[in-house]
Amino acid sequence: MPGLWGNCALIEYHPLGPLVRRWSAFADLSPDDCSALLNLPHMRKTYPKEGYLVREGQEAVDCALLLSGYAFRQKILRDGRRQIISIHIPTEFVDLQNSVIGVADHSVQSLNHCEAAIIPRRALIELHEKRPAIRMAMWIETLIDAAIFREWVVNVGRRTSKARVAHLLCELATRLEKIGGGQDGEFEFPLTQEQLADATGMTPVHTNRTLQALRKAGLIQLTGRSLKILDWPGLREVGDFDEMYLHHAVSAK
Amino acid sequence: MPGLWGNCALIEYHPLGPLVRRWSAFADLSPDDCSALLNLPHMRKTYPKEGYLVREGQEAVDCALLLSGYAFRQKILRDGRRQIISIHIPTEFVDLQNSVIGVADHSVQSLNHCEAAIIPRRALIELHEKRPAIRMAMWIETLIDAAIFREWVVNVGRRTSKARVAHLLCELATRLEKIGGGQDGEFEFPLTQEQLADATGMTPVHTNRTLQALRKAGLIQLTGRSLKILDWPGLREVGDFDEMYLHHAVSAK
DNA sequence: AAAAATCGCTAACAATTGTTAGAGAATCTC
DNA sequence: GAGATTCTCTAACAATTGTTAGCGATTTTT
Repeated sequence: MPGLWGNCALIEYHPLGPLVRRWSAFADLSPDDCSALLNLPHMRKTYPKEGYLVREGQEAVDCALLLSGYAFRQKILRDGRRQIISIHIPTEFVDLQNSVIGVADHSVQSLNHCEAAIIPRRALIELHEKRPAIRMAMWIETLIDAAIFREWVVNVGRRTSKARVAHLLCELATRLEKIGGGQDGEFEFPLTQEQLADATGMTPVHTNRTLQALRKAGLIQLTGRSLKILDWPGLREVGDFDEMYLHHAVSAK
Repeated sequence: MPGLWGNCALIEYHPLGPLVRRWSAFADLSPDDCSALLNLPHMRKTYPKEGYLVREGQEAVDCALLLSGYAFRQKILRDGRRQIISIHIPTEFVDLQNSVIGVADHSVQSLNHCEAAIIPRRALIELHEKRPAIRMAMWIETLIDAAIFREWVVNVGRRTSKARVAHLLCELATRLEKIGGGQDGEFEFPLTQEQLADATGMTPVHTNRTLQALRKAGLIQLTGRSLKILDWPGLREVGDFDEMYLHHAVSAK
């Protein structure tokens, strides 16, 4: 739909275009808001696999918006074990939170080779202060992040191993679908089984067993680094998945 | 320190006084901001044990600030099991998040008999729009909530049963200490073992076993509805507790 | 293209955690 | 204060999940 974003004619080709599109769904951005977003100073940066987008203990001076590739948020225990807390996909800010709280209490790393737009923290704070609609979009973005964290507490706390894995796959696929990732229900899935284990609070061996079970049940196809959901209703059922918490329909308009 | 909050002379006796005190630590509230907070329209409401402060699926028309007693946030699975996602203590908002997203994706219930100030959603949104310092305080409050959710993902996902329980006790005691709850390291602790189990992702039986172990190790005293931490360094150690994530020193001043 | 490293997978066994059931203690209600 | 209810605690047993180790397969590096 050309023209939908007023004078933001270049939105299709602008690296921050996806952000504008995403936030337009949350709040009623004026043409001015749109250009303010598109004019945000930023630097493109690429990260190798496992590169740090945010490092625990580090002060946040800028903020990363994922343009391509996936990233994950993690905390490390004193004994070296880790828990992955969320997975991030393109068009998402990876650390809006830290830009305010200041020093990061956890790390964010790239999952595969990825690219991000690095935006100075000050520029974002300025938009937050001066532009109510953008502020609202940031607020909603943050609240949705929190809703996802809550659902993850439930996932690792109370679901069976099969349900945990199924739920994670449902969530990721649903979010990817929203941004138009993948085709014919087939998505890039760069998590190793070890990472999937750290995200679901299980061991790699048990994660493998669980994946086998989901495959045997004809629910998924997971080969190489790509995932295809063969039986959506079945996977939803097994994973106790109800996408309400993703608040995909939320808007402050 | 009388006079610290400018013309908010009645802060000591005002039901919203604790909120002003709490948020003063987050942002530089002007005397005007303080009185705007104290003048928020509100209704005091008491809840019996297990009363609903927020009900899943319900649209948020107002917002509860806990004045006394504890509350907990929970989600129920389709098979009836539940996960408790956080515990709330006096001076905390129980659902700032829902006031924006609109419809609640989970419930909040009182843990014991408790009292709350019910504030119309509109009044809060107005303050959010017009008062930058208050807006900042709300933002920080929300981000700290999210940081706690993240830590809970780690807790139920990757810690051993002893560590899970120890961590939860450390967190609660630390937060209570901050607001001056309890005396001589002894706190009101109204969670049943079943609720503690639902908060740590374990069964009630195993929760009991775990508590016995913590007692035998001389770390805690838990009788009736009161908790005393006998060995702080020990409990921290067992619970892998590092209070950084509570961001008790954060401020936007 | 060969070598090295990582990753997926399996098996046997061990440890942790869950299940079911019931008795005693504490608390609440009338 | 007696009765009812809820809560704590224990035990025996079952199920799930973790551990260790190793072999192919795949991918990456040189």
